[in-house]
Order: sequence, then C-alpha cells, then structure tokens
Amino acid sequence: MITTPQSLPPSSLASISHRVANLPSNSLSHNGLSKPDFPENSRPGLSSSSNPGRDLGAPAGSMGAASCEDEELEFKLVFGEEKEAPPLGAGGLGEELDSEDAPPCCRLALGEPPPYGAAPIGIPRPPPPRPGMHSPPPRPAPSPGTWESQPARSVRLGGPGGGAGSAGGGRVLECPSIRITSISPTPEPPAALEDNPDAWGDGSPRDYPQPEGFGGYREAGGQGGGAFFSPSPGSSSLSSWSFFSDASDEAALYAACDEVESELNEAASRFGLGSPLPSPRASPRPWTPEDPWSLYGPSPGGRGPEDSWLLLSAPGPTPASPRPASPCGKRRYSSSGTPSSASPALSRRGSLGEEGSEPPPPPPLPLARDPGSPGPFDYVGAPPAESIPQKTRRTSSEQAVALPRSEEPAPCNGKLPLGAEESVALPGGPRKEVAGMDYLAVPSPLAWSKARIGGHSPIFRTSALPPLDWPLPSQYEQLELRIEVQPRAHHRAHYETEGSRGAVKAAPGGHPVVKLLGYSEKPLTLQMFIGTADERNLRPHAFYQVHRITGKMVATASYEAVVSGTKVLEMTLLPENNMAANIDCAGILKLRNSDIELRKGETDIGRKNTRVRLVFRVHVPQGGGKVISVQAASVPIECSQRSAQELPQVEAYSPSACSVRGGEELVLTGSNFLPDSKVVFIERGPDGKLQWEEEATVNRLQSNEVTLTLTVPEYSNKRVSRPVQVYFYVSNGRRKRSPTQSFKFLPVICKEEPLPDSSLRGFPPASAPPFGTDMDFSPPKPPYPSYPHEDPAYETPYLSEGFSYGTPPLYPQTGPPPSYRPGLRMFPETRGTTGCAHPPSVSFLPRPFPSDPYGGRGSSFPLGLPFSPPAPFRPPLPASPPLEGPFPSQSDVHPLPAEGYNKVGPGYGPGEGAPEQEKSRGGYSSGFRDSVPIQGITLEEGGCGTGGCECECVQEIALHVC
DNA sequence: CAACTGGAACGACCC
DNA sequence: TGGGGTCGTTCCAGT
Repeated sequence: MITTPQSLPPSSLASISHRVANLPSNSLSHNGLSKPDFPENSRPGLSSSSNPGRDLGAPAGSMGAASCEDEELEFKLVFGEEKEAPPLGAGGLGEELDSEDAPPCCRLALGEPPPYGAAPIGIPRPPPPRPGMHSPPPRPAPSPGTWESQPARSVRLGGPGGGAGSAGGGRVLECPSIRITSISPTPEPPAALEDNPDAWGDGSPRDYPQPEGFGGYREAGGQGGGAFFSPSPGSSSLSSWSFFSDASDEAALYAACDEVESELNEAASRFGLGSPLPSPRASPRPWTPEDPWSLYGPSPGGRGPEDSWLLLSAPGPTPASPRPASPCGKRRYSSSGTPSSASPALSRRGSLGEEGSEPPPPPPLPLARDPGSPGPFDYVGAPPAESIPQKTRRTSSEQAVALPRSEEPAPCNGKLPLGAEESVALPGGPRKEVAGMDYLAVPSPLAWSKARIGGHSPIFRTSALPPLDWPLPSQYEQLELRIEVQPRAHHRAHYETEGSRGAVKAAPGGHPVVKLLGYSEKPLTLQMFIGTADERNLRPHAFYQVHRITGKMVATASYEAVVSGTKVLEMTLLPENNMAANIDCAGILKLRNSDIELRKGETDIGRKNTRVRLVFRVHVPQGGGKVISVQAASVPIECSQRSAQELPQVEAYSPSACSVRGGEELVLTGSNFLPDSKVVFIERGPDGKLQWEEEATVNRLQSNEVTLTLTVPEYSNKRVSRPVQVYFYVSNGRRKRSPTQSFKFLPVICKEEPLPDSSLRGFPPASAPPFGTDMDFSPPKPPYPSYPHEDPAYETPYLSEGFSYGTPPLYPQTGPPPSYRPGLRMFPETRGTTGCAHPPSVSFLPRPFPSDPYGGRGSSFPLGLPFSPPAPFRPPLPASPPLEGPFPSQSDVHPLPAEGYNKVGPGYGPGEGAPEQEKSRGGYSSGFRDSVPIQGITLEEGGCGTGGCECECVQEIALHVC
C-alpha cells in the first residue's frame, strides 16, 4: 500500500474519517443555519440528482441510492475505503504503489519532509483552512536563516482566539467545520502571537468557532460547517461533510473532532512526504505513498480533502434542473449589508452583517483543543462571522475605492483568511469595517507584503513547508524555478457541470513548460495550483482549482493532492528531462461563486474574479532537513468565456509615438475588433484624472476584426517640449474596452528623441490596470478613483471595475514595495512607448517567461504580464522599499537578455512570429517597440525586463536615455 | 464514445 | 419601477 503505515498511525485517517462520519451534522448548525438550509437552498443540484451521497441529509448509505450510482460508488469507494483503509490509505484507494515504487522524487520527498505534509505536531500542517486564506508567515526556525511554516492553526490556538474563546484551556474544538479560529490581526510572527493572546482576538466572537459558518458550501472540511451541510453537489467529489452525514449527536461530534484532531496531528507529525491522495477516479498517482496532505485533508480551511475529492471525483452532480439556480439563487452583489438573498441560506452573506451585529453566541466548544496540537480540522481561516467582511460587490470602481484604505498597518500576519484579514486589517482599528461597509475592506497589500514577504530566505524546514499563500521567490541562489513557456492568456475554465475543457495551453501551441534551474541531482516534485491574479499576494484562488487532465494525449504523469483546501497537482521534475515539466495535464475547474462565497470566512468575491495564474512550486532539499522553496507564477489567465470573447484586445500597434500634430496612421492588431470599435486617446494627470480625451478616426476600410487602422488625433497642446505620455484603448461599447495602451506624443522638435516624460513617472499606463487586471475590462475611465497613494498609478479604473468588488484600494497607501506595486507595473503596451521595459516585456520574450517571484504580489498583471519584482541584479531603486529583501526575485529576476527582447519585439507582427503566448499575454509586442527608440534601450538597460517594472524603473530608464 | 470546444441560452443582478 | 446591460452558469452541438 501506498500509505505509510509506519508513519501514520493506522487509526488516523481511517478512523478519523470514520468518526467524522458519525458526527451529527446538525450539531454543527447553529444560529438557525440548519443543514437543510444549505443544501437545498444553496445548491440546486445538491439534493437530488447531484450527489445524493453528498448531501448531508442523506446517510451515506442511502446516498448512493438516490440518484447517482456512479457517485455513490465513488463515494463509497472513497469513504468506505478511507474509513477502513489504512490511514493514509485514503490514499487508500490506492493500491497504488508502494513507497518503493514511488518515483524517486516521491521518495525523495518522503525522505525529506513532505512539503506540506507533516508538520510536527507543533506545527500543524494544515495550512490555512481556506484556500485563499493567508497563512501566517513562516516563522524563523531555530536554525538561522531557516523558516518554518506555521500552520495557521497552531498559531491561532496559541492565541487567545484559539481557544480561548471558547475553549478554555486553549484547547479548541478542531472540527473541520466547526472551528473557526480567529484571525490574527497582527502580521507578526506566530510566536509573537502566541505570546500575545490579544493579538488574536479580543475575545470577540470572532475568536470563537463559528457554528454558523457551516453554511459554507464546499467547505466541507474546512470551512466549516458548510461542508457538512452543503456538500457541493456540483462538486464531483466527496466532501468531507459526507463523513458527518450520519452524525448523530453533538457530543459525538465534538468528541470525534477531538480525536480526529489529535490523530491527525499525530499522523501529520509522522508524515514524511505528503503525497496527495490518489484521486478516486483520477488516475492513481503513480508513485506516492501516502499523502500527507491528505491528512490535512479535511483542512479546516476550507477546501479540504473533500474538495479534492470533489474535484477529483465525478463532475458535479447534475442539477436537478437544467439550470439550477445557484445555491440560494444568484448571489446578490449588493453593496448593502442587508442580506440580499432571499433564502436564509442565501443570506449568508447578508447574514454576515448580521452576524457582526450579533455575534453568534460562541458555541460551546466542548472540545477545546490543546493549542499545542492543532487539529487538522481547524478552520483557521474562518473568521467568525462577525469578522467576516461582507462581501458585497461593487461594480464601480469608485465605490470600491471609496473606502479609503489608509495605511492599514499591517496587522495581518498573512495568515488570515481574507475576511479576517480584512477585518483585522485595521490594527488598532476596529473591525467595524464591516459594519457600515457594504463591501469588503481589503487589507492592505502592503501589509501583507511586509509581513509576509519581508525578505527572508525561502529556506524552510522540510517539516514545515511554506503554505501556499506564502510568497516565495522564484529564484534563490542558483536555484530558479522558471516558466519556460507561459500559458495562454485565456483558458476557459470548466464548471463541474461541464466536461473538461482540456489542459491549459501555451500560446505558441503545446503546453506551459516549467523548469527548475540550478538543480538536477534527483527527481523532485513540482507542485502546481491555481493562484490568484489580483493585486494582492499570490494565493490559492478560491474560485478555481487545478483540474487534473488525463488521457492519451497527456504525457505528464501527475497526481492530485489537496493542501489546505487547495488542489495541488504534483508532477515530477526529472534530471533526465533537465528538471523540466511539460504541463499538459492541468486544466482549470471553476467553482460556483455561490458555493465558494458561502464558505465561512471566504471573503473573495467570485464575480468578475476570473483571472488566475498557474503557480508552480518546488521544494529543493538542501540537507539538514531543510529545503529551499521556490515558486513561479504564470502570467494571468482569463478564465471566463465572456471576457475572452467580448473584450477587444490590442496585441500590437505601431507606431507607438508620433508628433503632437497627430495625423499619422496607427495600426492596431489584436482581436475582437468590431466595425464600430472606437479608439480613444486619453491623457491623465498625475492624479489620475482625465485631462484629455479624443476619439481617433478609424479607417474602417482598412480595418477588420483583427486590425484597426486609425489616424492619430492631434494632441491638445502642440507646444509641449517633452514627450507626452497618453493612452488609448479600443472600445466596443461601454464596458468593453481593451486595456489601455500607451502612446506618446512627441514635441515637434525632438520627435526623434523621446525624452523621459515626467508624466511617465507617476502615471502608469492605464493599460496596466494596476491590479491585476490584466485585461482591463474597464476602460480608462475618468472616474479615476483617487487614492491617497502617492502614485496615481494605483488608481486605475481597473480597480474599480475589475476588481473592485469590494476590494478597496488595493494598494497600500504607503506603497508596496516596488515589486508589489501594481500600479507601477507597466504593461507591455506601455513599455514600448514609455521606454520602460519592464516585466511585461518579458512576456514577449521568447525566452521563458519569468514568473512572478512573489507571485502574486503584484498580481496586477496587465494582461497577463507577470509582475515581477525587481531583478536581483537590478540596482536598487531608491524609492522602492525593499520588497523582496533577501529574496532574489523570482523568475522574473532573470535578466532578460536584451537580445531576446529585441528579437521578439520588433520582429513580431501580430499574428506571426510572435508566439501567441506573447501576444496573448498582452504583450503587445511588436509594433510599439520599434517605434520608439527608447524602447529598446529601456528594456535592456533599464533592466526592466528583469523584474517588475516600476515607476522608478521608468525613471531610471529615462535617465539612461537622457 | 469521451474529451474537448465554441456558442449561446437563461436568469440573476446591476445600473 | 422598468429596461437594458453584464455576467455566471448551464446546455447544446460540433469536432
């Protein structure tokens, strides 16, 4: 058997699941959230057709009967096996391989500490319960220079919140759904937290487990109760909640949880390497023995193993009706705190507000758990309802922006679930945030950055690998994880109700390729998960999961694992393959927004949150029980069908500058151009305000779906003495505008000598939505929200529309480190013109696309441009705060060979030489580059290509040019 | 036939 | 309050 009996106590998993199964589901429900509410309301398909078995209500036994035989079988298979199977057996199903059989990499892993796996008891492995939640930053390990991840859970436990609240002895109930630990408001290291109970909570309800939270569908394991009650029908897999279906009484539940917890802990501590559980249906993982992760499985956080099952298993249940309403009906994205949904279940969100006002009585936490031993089920991420910001969505950026996010100290330790973060974000501040707010208050990215990215080395103990939401560099010393071939900018994700839509493809054809440089001793496991692409730290995406693709055409062996609720695809990097992997086995699964949003503690909003990044990680053993963890994130990938179809995209244009007199012909190449597409030039002031706007005259005769030929309008002020940076975008309608592209008007006198334009500095190209909106759906609109930021760039329209959902200003007032500053990044488009070559340009490079070291940080990827921190070699920018600190930047870091850039640049014609990838990325490669002399210089000299581009970068470049 | 794909219908929201 | 637009989700059909 795969499992590692030795490492895992026989009773562990199996027994755990078993017991869990017996837990009374209803015990979890509180505050009126009864199990019935969830399932039915929330998921149409749930109850009936979908996955009966998953339905909480249905006893395991009966479940199958109901409607899905397949499902049932699966279910039984999984659960049954697990129950009886040896502990890890979960993996159980696997008759797979023996550890011996495991590929070297696996073994290696095993030998070395499992990445996510087993953490010493003291360090509970299960990362933050909820995907997307931020785990606490790793804390310094005893060994100098080494860090060890901190399971959120442990931290919390120690904290007041932890059990505090409820459990007196600090022992808190660790049931997957039940335990919702408080979020640490402080970014400080866990240790600190522990020491300072207050840090964890004020005793507010937040600190208590939230019974209510159970509502979160899918949360099976993690989040909470929801899992129990609302299995996702849709989800194909079994949910942890299933285990609870038969539960009969609370006491039992608690007890069970407790036991489970301890068992899990123990098991975890013993685990060596975690290999994911074989997916029930999915192809068995070839090599891994047990999956430590599985242990974490029921990660409290939210997506737990169950999720994995979900994902893995059959496609979602079939909704009873063809078009089942979302759980509870469509979620309303109202701004108000009032519950918008009609059904109670639905109102979850609305209820949040309510919760806030009336914190649910701390449920008695019968089983308090020992802080020291975090239970596997802790729901670390879930903040108490009260603390959960209401997720209401605001469509307009203005609104979103409205909330001034002033300097939020960075209280957050990063581990907080979003909600927590948000709520806690304000240091001394009251969390009232939610109170009057209709939308979410998002913690300042900066805070996170500081707290989490600080700049320590990516060295961890094998026993305590960094959580998925922990930023890691792409490069460290000689090691570098690089995405040699970036994925396409668009990949339509599939729903559980749909069939697979295939593996993510690369622009040039084929699939993304990831390579580890600087190491080739032995096989290593490459992990991949779907990360966010917003402006905040890279973290697992709550609404998307990696989906393992199998089939004849898939050559890369992989297996799925679940790490703290996030599905992770593991592949092997073999020395014989130069430590490179062709990612042809990774698809993207879209989870219903309603399902995810209902999760307790989930603060992210799914609406319009459709961009993701492929995140790759490798833990390279260094001996001494240490590993160097490096991570690379791909360019942003737009996963929605609509966006890809409707938004005009400018892939290239030429020229990128002309005299202020205008009149020159500008040719745009891209996609989705319509006969009535308009091209509007705009100029914004330092404050982001629209200063000039002029619609260009499009030559319809010379235009088509992929080409727009227009005449550059005359600039408003022909007497400028310096080049003027302006932007333009293609509009197919009110909300269908392409990202802005930069363009420069040159003074008549120095037309050929573009000088650095002051405007460039403060003003990032609109096209580069500061945050991640790679695809800026929102045009550069006048309503530029003004943030107190020093850099206007921060405020981009994008925010408002694209990510505004409630996410307030994404940028820290103080300004994130350069690398993180989304606003600073320049889009490819911009690059060319501005002469600022920055990361985006990278995307165009034929060479491997550097990934964002910190992955998410800057998530602002304008069209897919990865955001990269300044290259290591790059001279420190004075103004920029040390972001990375010690970390060398990730992949981005690589200096781009100037040549590479040049080649790609000019050479590309839209449509041809340029790899699609580049194009798609938003790398509007070609055209603009040639046109401006500076461009080439910039890229190379500026070193922008290496890292993220920042204002400074621009300036720097400018200086060079000058 | 299953896995992909591309389209588009439906319905809930949002403005 | 009603209409149009947007967007998520589900279906359908072709490859």
